[in-house]
Amino acid sequence: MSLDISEITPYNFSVVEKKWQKFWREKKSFKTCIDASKPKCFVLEMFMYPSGKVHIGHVRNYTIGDIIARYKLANGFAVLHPVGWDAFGLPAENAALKNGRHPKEWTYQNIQTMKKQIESLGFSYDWEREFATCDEKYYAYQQKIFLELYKKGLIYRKKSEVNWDPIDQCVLANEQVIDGKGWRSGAIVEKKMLSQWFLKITDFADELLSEINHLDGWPEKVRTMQKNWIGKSEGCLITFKSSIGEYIEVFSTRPDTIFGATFLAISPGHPLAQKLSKTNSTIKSFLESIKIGSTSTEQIEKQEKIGIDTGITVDHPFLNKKLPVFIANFVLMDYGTGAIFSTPAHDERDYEFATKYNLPIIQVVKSNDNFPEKLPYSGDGILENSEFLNGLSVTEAKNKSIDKLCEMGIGQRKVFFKLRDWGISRQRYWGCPIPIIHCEKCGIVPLHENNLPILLPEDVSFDKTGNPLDHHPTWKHVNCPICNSEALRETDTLDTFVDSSWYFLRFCANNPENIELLDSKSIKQWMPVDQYIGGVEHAILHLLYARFFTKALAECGFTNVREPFKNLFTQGMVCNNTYKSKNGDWLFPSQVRKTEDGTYELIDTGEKVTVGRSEKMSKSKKNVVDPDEIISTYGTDALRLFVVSDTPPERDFPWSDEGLEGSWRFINRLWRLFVFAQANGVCSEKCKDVIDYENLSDNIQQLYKIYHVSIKNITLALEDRAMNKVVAYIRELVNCIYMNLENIQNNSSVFSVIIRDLIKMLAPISPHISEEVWNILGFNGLVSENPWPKYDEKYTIVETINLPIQVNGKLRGTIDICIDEKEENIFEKALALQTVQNAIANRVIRKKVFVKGKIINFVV
RNA sequence: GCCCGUGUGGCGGAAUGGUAGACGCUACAGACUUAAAAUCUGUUGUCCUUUCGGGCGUGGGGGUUCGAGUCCCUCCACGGGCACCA
Repeated sequence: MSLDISEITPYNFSVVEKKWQKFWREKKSFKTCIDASKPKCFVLEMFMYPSGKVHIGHVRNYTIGDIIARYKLANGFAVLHPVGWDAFGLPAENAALKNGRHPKEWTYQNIQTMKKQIESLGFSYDWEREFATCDEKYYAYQQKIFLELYKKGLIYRKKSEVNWDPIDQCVLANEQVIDGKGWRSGAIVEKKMLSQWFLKITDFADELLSEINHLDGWPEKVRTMQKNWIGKSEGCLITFKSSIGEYIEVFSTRPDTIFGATFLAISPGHPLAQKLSKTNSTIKSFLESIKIGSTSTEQIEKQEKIGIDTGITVDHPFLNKKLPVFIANFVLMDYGTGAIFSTPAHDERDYEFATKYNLPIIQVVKSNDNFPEKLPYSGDGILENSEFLNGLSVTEAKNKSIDKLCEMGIGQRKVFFKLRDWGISRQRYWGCPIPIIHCEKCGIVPLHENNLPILLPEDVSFDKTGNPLDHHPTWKHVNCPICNSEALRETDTLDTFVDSSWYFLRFCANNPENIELLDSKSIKQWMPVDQYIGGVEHAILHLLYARFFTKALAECGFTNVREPFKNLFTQGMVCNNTYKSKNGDWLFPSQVRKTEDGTYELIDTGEKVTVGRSEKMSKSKKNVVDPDEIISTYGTDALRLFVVSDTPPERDFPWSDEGLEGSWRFINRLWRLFVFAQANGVCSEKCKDVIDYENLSDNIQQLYKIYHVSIKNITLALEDRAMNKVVAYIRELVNCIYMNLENIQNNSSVFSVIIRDLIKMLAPISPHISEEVWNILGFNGLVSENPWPKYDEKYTIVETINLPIQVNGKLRGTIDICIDEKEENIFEKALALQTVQNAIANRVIRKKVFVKGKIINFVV
């Protein structure tokens, strides 16, 4: 039977894709398999904020996750691959303000829309475990967790200076302030004193830091970022006695340089500075002058170093010498003790300050090489001018100086962290209520577990600024559970990052109806997450909080894991070209066309258009594409294939309409191949795994070997998560089959085996077409339920190769040889090449290099 | 300033120290077609050469090696993170 492959009816993706999505949904094909005899694999993509519509970035993120989940399933793992919604948060309230819709309604409506979109992408989720963090059941349990953490002393309330976002009217955590601006609103953050709830993340600073070293399944970049954020520094607290009798405590990581100290500097916020300003008008006006213009963090950083001599001196601990005390603007109050001793010779900031105020600079560390150092010098070296420290290395001197200071009773070893406790209060409605009562008599009263949940009132109004919970007429008025007198509910809600700090534990619950949401047996079965996938923008915020929360919950006995994510994969952003009109407005790519001379113009008017660089797709830059539109034009399979083609998944992905069309063409090329195969007798019954290899024709033998090599390459690439290579190898195999169509169509058993495994390997990426042809060709069950193909190493061994021949390291030709051919024969053949002879040009061969199966090189 | 990361055709990117450019996009050509589209088959780093073949090529410079995109030193460019953290 023969069939012209070009005549085959085009693939009707929209019917096929809908058909299988319906089938998977109705048959619950991807319900989690709770089989203890199988190795488990928890595949999780960072869950979605229901902002309204799915964008291409989501598609890429979830496609990568889905490929891994489906691949693991085919490899015999019990896979947990859940889906959910990070549903509390400000945008819901902003939408409420803007168009008068209730945040709850807005959120659940968005979830519904986006769920439909997600389903149209054919992901292998266990939908039975789906939940949203704004579901009453979820946040009720979160309140229980809050109370447990409170009991454990991991939550406390403190009045402190906080980051206040004037647009969102809300407090932000340090992690949520980026370049002095709110991470969401972009408003310049102000400082404000407020009573706030804090989580004691600093209790875990050491563990959070040291465990990073064991997270070898994480990108190095993210590990470094977390280390820097935690910012551990080891050093010494030193007490100096001042001329007015008071003691000043400073922190230093370089106590070895104490003999080079020439002054002390204290922060303008230091208690001593504050005290002096009350009696000394010069100091007072100095402190006032530096306050001006110091509202934003950015400005502070660029400020010139200035200070004022207090007239006070302190005694040097080892020398009979007085050091002046300055108030200096570059000393921060909220790090260390707010006071430092300054060694200008070995610290850049001290050097700058000392130069400006003509303070002495004494070098006490000499670098190991003999070049004179350019000061300030902060590198390693040998101590000098330092009495008992002379001749020691920096490390030795650090220890010895600290020991000595301790002995004298004025020193103390000390570790400081940059990491601050996590402020979790938010003055907003759409979040998890904090289960606390404020009573005038009894103070802070945590609710009893039996009084949970505290549900959000639905009848709220957003017409006043500030927190709607606070203006609600009745909600906050309660009686104190202890003394029964009138009391007030806490009206702050929890930061949404709390919601996302334990959702993965909730996904573990094998019985989601169970009130005991943190079921330790289920958690033990599934945690940690074997593969977590998400954007690198969460490197610090979410990933650090989630690590901390997991540890805190373990501490409270909820779980047995201390690290939530074993392997982390951070995918790149989807980027697209940007276009701007003459007057600087962004333009949609659809408004622009390329002209013959390679420039771009507006389709409507022909006006010239500036092409910007490729940037992350965003609505504001108008360089977005709509997944729904693409799915209806090219199909989900083509889209899924495209977003993992060409570019390694960890890198930014350049969108191109041509590339997408190429993927669509490939899906059709596959379809034609499958239909052709069916017409030529390919079917389930013809698949025999024992092939009479020796009696195959040369062409078929070659194809059969390529097929084994393909399985090997594709499998290894998938293990490496190099989806772009997976696609390349699949295309290579398909190209080879196409080239051998005439030969292979007469051998339906080999053809069947190759087609069967091609479908299996395609299935994780483009599952719909795979499922369809699997069904058409009569294979058993679903392709996703079938095991991953295996390759036989013996067919991947190369027997004959095209051996490159070099002369002096330059390629001069190749010879076809059998891999086991004798060395002397190979040399003979190589030397017989005219090109090799020309290159040797009668010179003497000084050396012959032969690497079996690799190369020959003649050195002349 | 400090710490990471990345530099390969017109573009996205392949390449255990061993034939640089797999696979794709773009472009061009041929076949099919009345024609176009689609499809199938080629070509596509660059320069010299009718051919055979040869020169130059992985950001720049140096080094190790029979042999370097890959290893070492150094410089440059771009991207990201942190940034008076004592």
